[in-house]
Amino acid sequence: MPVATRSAPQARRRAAEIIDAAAAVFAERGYDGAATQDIADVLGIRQASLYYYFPSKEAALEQVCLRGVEGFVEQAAATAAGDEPAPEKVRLLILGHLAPMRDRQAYVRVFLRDRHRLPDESRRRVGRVSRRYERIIQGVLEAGVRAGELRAGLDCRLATLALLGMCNAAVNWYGAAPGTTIERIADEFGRLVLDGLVPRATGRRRRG
Amino acid sequence: MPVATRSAPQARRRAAEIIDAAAAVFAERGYDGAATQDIADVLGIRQASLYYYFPSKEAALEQVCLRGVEGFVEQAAATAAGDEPAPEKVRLLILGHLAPMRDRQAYVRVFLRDRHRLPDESRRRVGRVSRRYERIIQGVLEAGVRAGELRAGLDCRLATLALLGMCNAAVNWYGAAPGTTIERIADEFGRLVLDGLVPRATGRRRRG
DNA sequence: GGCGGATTCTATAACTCTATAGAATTGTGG
DNA sequence: CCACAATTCTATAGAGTTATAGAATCCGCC
Repeated sequence: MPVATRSAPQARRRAAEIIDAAAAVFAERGYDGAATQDIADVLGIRQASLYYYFPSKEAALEQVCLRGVEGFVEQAAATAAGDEPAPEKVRLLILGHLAPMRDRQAYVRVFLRDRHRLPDESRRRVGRVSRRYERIIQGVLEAGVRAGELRAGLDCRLATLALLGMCNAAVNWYGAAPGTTIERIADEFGRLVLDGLVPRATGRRRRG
Repeated sequence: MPVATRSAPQARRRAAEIIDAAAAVFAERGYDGAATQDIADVLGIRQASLYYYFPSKEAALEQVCLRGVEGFVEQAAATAAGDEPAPEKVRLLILGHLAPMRDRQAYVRVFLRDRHRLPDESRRRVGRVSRRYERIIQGVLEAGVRAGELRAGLDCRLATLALLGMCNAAVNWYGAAPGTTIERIADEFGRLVLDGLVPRATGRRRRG
């Protein structure tokens, strides 16, 4: 029977503020380049006070990274399980991958850049999640090729890596060019990857 | 008239070894995560001895980053100035971008990951070089669209960022999958970006 | 209005890291 | 074989960082 002063929801909100600040600072300076002092400065509290919320800087990184990967696998699995044609699935995968960069850019950025600095066990854990995510995407491509909906002879492994690299890079410049929404980027990336740069023959024979 | 003990070429070779070691360590641990001690360990010398070769850790980063950008602009400019059709130019740009990842992977990786940690002046300098590089690539795409060799309505800015993101990501996994040569990757990436994932109509009408 | 847990603070130990000073060593050309 | 510059070493100053200990403050609730 806690005679709690602040309500549990308020406490959770405060904890989220702390991790938000950590994510912002890690995203800006990189995990190793950031000092816990920098996080405290953002929050206007003392450096030592942070340790009420996490037991170590590494633990803070872990929390940030966990929110950074959150949802990717679920979203991709749902898309893969759908019954749309493969090209549409690819469009959905791209949008699903880019959306978190709008909603929690700092978290995703830290995950992509600094997950290697995680302590061994959690690094292996997020490694497994990442690999699962990649396999889902690759699976969509492979099924598409088998169904004749995607180009025969495609190297699905390299295509998966290309797709992810293309999308992940957006975390570095999204927000810099205002007016470029995630939907717009997803749409353009989808056309790029599906249709290619070379014009399609529009009815008769193919270009030379 | 120096009564030099080691010859000038030998001295230059040694200096290159030092920077090689710095590049390798920075690539492995990240600039902020790496200690000068780690570089010394690779070389089998004492940490303080490094300061005979560079005046500060930042200066070492600068040397590494300079070799990391080296050649990109020149290669791209030469390709852009050629008289091949735009699709072929895109293939050449991709290959030209990937090749340094084979020949000096550590340098390129450090440049891509840690150039933000450079002191202000040199950061702005490499920033200008990067922007020039991007403009050259974007220029090739724009010219291709104007010539009707690339799809009309293409967002050349986003396509440039997509292309670079896709290629840059390779620095993170190239070498992990043995047997995947740079030429192979460049070829596959070229096909992906030019032809797209969706099969081309082979003679008659387009697929539904 | 004051009890008691939640939250933040002060102070500092312990460690790590960069960089400098100056001594020691190395190895080649004369 | 030795003089002397090039190279590496020892030793350490000095700054910055993480994390702990324990005191102080805050604030909803009885």
